[in-house]
Amino acid sequence: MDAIDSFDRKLLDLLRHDARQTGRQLAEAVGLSPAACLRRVQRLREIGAIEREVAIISPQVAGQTVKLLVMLVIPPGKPDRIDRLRRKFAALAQVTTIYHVTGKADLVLTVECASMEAYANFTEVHFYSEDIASFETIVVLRSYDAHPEPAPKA
Amino acid sequence: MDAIDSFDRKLLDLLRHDARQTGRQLAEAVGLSPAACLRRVQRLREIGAIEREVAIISPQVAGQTVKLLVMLVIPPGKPDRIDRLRRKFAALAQVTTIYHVTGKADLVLTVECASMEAYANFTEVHFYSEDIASFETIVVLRSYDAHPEPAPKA
DNA sequence: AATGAAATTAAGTAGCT
DNA sequence: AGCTACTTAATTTCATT
Repeated sequence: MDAIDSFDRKLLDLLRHDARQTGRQLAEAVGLSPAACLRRVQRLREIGAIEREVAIISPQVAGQTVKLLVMLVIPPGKPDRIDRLRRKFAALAQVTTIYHVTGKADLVLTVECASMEAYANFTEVHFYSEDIASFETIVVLRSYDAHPEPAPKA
Repeated sequence: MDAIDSFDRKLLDLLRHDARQTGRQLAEAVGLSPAACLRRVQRLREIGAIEREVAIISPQVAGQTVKLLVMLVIPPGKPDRIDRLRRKFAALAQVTTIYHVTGKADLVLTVECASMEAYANFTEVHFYSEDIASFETIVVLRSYDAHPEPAPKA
């Protein structure tokens, strides 16, 4: 019912880079009719292979010019402590991604703020609490999205 | 010429979550006519406020089930060394993001592989070279996208 | 079962007030 | 900006393999 064939893979790979392509463009690229392509795309959305389609907003316009990686150490406690924190951080506008990780840190956040001062405020409000044992900030000078080609499966 | 007003901000915020909304839906949400909304969206694309629109593919389907953060230390050398490495990594299918950062590490990569063994291979091929002084791998147990609401600007 | 071609419906675009 | 007409794309139907 939810098998993915090579046409589907091709479509996913195209839409991953540009979700605004028309049925005709997709048809051209994969070698099927426009109708068949769009039928497949719809199915891929239904079965969750395509989770969602989003617009990438320029960080400048979004007013978030400073990006940081924050490694958080959470003090030992109830097992759901990390999940509670995760939910708390997910609700903050400045937090763009949350990684639950192994190693010295427990959570790694990517944070975007309007300025370093805004980030300083952010840390004071959110990291100086009983829930956070320690944190380390890594300033991102530049970030790049990688755009993988058809994927030479490792 | 490229001023962003509050209607534009609202549109960006809507499309950031779901880029497949129709003019009518946008109109309903922001309080303008469908045509006006789409005109604005088109302009936002032209001025680069909307960088692009992409489909988010389920990691399972993409066949990349293991996610890692890699902190790379680059030996001192020509100033363009980091940029050369950045470009090299950007071309790899397993690398999804590249951060050029301050601190102990110089580059932080997010890497996605089909398995841990695949990642082991990946490190052998790409990190055991003269260009990499050392690296540290952080295994991501779970990752979450944060979905900021209208943004309580910090 | 899924495709392609044609017909229908809906969306996006352009012109005018 | 809004409204309306025009154009293009998406969706559905249907005959075909």
